[in-house]
Amino acid sequence: MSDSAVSPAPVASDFIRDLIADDLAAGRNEGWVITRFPPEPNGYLHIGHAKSICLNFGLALEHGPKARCHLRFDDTNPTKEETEYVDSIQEDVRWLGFDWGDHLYYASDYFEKLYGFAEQLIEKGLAYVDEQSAEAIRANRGTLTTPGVNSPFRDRSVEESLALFRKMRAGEVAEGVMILRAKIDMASPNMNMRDPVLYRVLKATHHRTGDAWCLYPMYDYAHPLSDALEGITHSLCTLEFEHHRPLYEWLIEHVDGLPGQPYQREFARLSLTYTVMSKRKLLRLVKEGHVQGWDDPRMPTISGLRRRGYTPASIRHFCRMIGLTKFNSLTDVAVLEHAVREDLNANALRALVVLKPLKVVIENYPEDQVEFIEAVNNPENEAAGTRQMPLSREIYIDQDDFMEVPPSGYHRLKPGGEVRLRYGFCIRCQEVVKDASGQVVEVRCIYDEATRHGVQPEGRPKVKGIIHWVSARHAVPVAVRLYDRLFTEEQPEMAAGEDGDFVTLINPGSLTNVEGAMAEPALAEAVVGGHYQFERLGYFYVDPKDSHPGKPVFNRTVGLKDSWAKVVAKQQGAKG
RNA sequence: UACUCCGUGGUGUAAUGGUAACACAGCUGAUUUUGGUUCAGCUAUUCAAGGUUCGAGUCCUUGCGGGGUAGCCA
Repeated sequence: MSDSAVSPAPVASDFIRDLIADDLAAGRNEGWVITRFPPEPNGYLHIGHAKSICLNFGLALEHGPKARCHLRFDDTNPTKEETEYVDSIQEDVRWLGFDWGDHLYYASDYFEKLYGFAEQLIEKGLAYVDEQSAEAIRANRGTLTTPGVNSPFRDRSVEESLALFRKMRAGEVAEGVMILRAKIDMASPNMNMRDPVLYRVLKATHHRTGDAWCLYPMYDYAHPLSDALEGITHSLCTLEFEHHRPLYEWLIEHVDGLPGQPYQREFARLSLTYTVMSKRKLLRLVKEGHVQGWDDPRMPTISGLRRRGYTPASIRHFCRMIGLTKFNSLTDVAVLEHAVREDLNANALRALVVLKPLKVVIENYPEDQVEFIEAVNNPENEAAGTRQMPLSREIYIDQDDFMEVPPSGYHRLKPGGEVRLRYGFCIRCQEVVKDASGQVVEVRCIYDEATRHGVQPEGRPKVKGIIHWVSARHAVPVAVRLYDRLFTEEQPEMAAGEDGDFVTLINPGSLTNVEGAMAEPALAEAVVGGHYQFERLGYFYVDPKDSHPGKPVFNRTVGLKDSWAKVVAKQQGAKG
């Protein structure tokens, strides 16, 4: 369907693209544009990462052939990283439709080179081994309003630092006893320039290098140098790294022998209404069982959106719609929903499914008769063709489509009222059958032969309501899950406040398991990964994990726009 | 009460010194065998005050508001 690779559709410009255009115009980097997407493999990717992925890989596509985008795992902290995450990240980037070709890298591939650069800095008198405790370092760093104090080890000799640094590498130094720091300026107004830590000792097993190292570079040190080693021209990251830029530039300037001269620019990360985006919070939702995993369809993770039924094209389109700036914005999730509706409206096959069945007996329809009715597979795409749907004397309609005492403006079935069965004829309600408790259990109707196959006899008043249905005898039971927003508040973190807890704001109705839904027979053969529009209900996706042959489970991706629901809500609001 | 980045409709973006545009959301109405889709229409003197200029959303100054920063995380 729409899962094909990215088309080189024109992208509106933004401050990053303008910058790159300037670089190209000035003949910098010999006309090359080389970007990278550098996740730490410590969690699953989310829609915010998709923004960065679309930017970095998009740039490479836009500037080909002298352009490319690397996938680099920023794996400099072995205590947090796992192979599981490495795998899922690759799967997600690929699923989004992007390809890094041969350019898959790991910061850990550069550990040896990075170590050499560190010795170089020590030899130049630009780095030193500090033996202060972590507490002392923190205390001596000063505060936002007061300058820091030089370490007593700051002016030790090059030889001494070098010897100590080698001991650190050799595993002769315990964690927390010594670190390597850059010698910059303890009085800098920028905290990151107050002799930042470059290396620390970590006696941990790394997911790739195992126990080969016990000395690990910090992000601030490894990132710019990794960029330079790969020949990255444009290092694009989010706003919280703004203050790291001077350090990035300091390293690029002071380390000799770098093959490239990258520069860093920052853009605002994505925030979406009614969800949380930080890895820490998403991890908590998973760990505490508020959701059923990283790929729970309510999660804003790529894997969650995929399982919800979002398409790669819709996510790419969304990323194009939201733009790129340095403004800390909050994007309405309705934009995301619009993107997927647009895609699915054009591409999803239609089907008739009754969520909460109410039996309707068509009294003047012969007992044993079955007829087949032609239904359009996709009104937006004639090539999708048509199908035959069985119709018989007893059918199911949705409980929402019948009301004994309807509000004004209600177009659906009511006592004495008439509706058209989608693709079929009109039926009129003759009688309502109730059980002992007064619950409506069956509706008895008669059909009008003159309206068969959509015929609208001249002079006959037009029926406003058209409802979906399935033949009771032919329908197949299917499992359906309806999803709503995960939180009740637009900004859960903010609404919870300083002392509050965002998990208390989880929407109790975020998941509804629908029991007893009945589908038109063709849906028994729905295959995993298929997208459908259940007419009048929304877009649904065949769940890849819980579906079995002949027993599909459908996840609702998003509902259809529902202007009648708005009217009802307004009426109820008016009543108080 | 440090440094730094950012303030354009309800929301997100565009306008690169020259008539404030687009999308989403909302509200009308038309079309429609999905209360869907589609189509048409409606909703802003750009945070404020000064300044530069023939002309400022855009440049300058100040103020106000918001974000970020004191990990041996990334």
